[in-house]
Amino acid sequence: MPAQQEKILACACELYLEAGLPGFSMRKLAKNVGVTAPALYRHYDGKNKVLADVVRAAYQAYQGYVYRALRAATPIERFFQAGEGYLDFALEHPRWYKIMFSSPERLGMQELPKDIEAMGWGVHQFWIDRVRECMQVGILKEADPLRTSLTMWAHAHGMVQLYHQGLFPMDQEEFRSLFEESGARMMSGFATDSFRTQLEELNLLGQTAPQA
Amino acid sequence: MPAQQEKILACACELYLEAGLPGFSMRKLAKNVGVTAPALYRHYDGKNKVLADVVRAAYQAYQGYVYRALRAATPIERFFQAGEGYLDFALEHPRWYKIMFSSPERLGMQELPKDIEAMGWGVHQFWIDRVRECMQVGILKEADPLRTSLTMWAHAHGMVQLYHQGLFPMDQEEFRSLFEESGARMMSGFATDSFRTQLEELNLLGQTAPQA
DNA sequence: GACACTGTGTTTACGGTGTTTACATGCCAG
DNA sequence: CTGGCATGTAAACACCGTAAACACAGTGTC
Repeated sequence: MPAQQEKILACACELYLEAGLPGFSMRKLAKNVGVTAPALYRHYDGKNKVLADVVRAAYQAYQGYVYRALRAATPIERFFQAGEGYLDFALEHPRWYKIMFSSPERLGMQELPKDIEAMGWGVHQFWIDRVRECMQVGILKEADPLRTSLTMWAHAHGMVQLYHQGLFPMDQEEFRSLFEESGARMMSGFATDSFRTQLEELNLLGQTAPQA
Repeated sequence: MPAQQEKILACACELYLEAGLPGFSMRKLAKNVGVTAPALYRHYDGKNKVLADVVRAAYQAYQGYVYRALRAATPIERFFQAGEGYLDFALEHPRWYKIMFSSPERLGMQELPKDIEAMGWGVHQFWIDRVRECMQVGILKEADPLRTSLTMWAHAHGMVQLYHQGLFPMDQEEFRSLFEESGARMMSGFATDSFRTQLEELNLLGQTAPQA
């Protein structure tokens, strides 16, 4: 990747992270780079292509938060550390999280580039692997890891989306514990009996919480 | 609500539904209404206010799909019919679904109007009620209905979002059965033993599905 | 050295956007 | 009839993405 293109991309990421998608324009980007807008077109074939590279950078940032969990020793540690990394990423970089899971329409494209689509599937594949190894060591009940991890991912993604939209009137710390508790509640259906007992001992299932 | 404002809103909904958020402009809206753009400002204080009313209309459409479930006789029927209505709405009107759960930033606002926020909480409250009455008749285990329904809602919302983003390479029918199966899997953790047996008999839990 | 080519920038321009201002028109109450 | 009000218009401003034409510096070749 040529140096000037890299510089443009770096400025583009910075601009997107501080101004969001509606505040992202080629003219502002050009000013940040130190050139005029049409010059950007020497290096990028339009705004969409710049944004596509910002999405790729978002996936890279995501991977930095989640893949470090692979250094843990056991499947269950890898699973929980990855979950923590997922939540950290979603809370510390909401704009990066949002652009990763933006529909093509929102980015002004008809279809996502194939390699970005593949990155989305990669996120899923990672969780399939975590779930599979948890099944192998008897923490989760034997089942289809693909479908089980999909259920878990959808839950986590939905929680984050609803929080980002402002539907939970609470601060980050409260949401964090809500997220963990909700995840544990959901997982109690997939967990083996012995692991479910562990979850209950962590007081994460909230079986005796007050009525709303 | 004055007649002309109503006409503008109707055209705005139509325009949004067929062109999406990026294709929605005050000038196009004005042309559809049969007027020039500045005339819209006599009735609406800017694009944001129009969009806010489109969001309100989206919530109304949502309610039409989900509230009819309240006519069913038993809590369990109300729960499942509401779930079906939720999915129908999400699949038949993806743009309405998307704008309901768009972050304020995407709509060009800093904060959502209070009444729209309240509509979001209303969606949650509806599910709290469904879950509570299922607990009362012994279909779901006794627990905090607020938190239990939140877990369920987040799961449903996450599934829909990931599907809308194109992360599931499948058609609507396949997704529909995936959604139901995933919901049943998640609910198996909240269900009483007798109800879980029912779910298993419906072959919804996919315990013996193939590996990925 | 002269030349052409290539890479990279610029200026200018076109059509689109949200929105404001100033002006016109029609209608209705006093 | 007339003033005021509701409602439209045209013109303008400041942005936006992007295309076309032009400028210039570096490089390789004859």
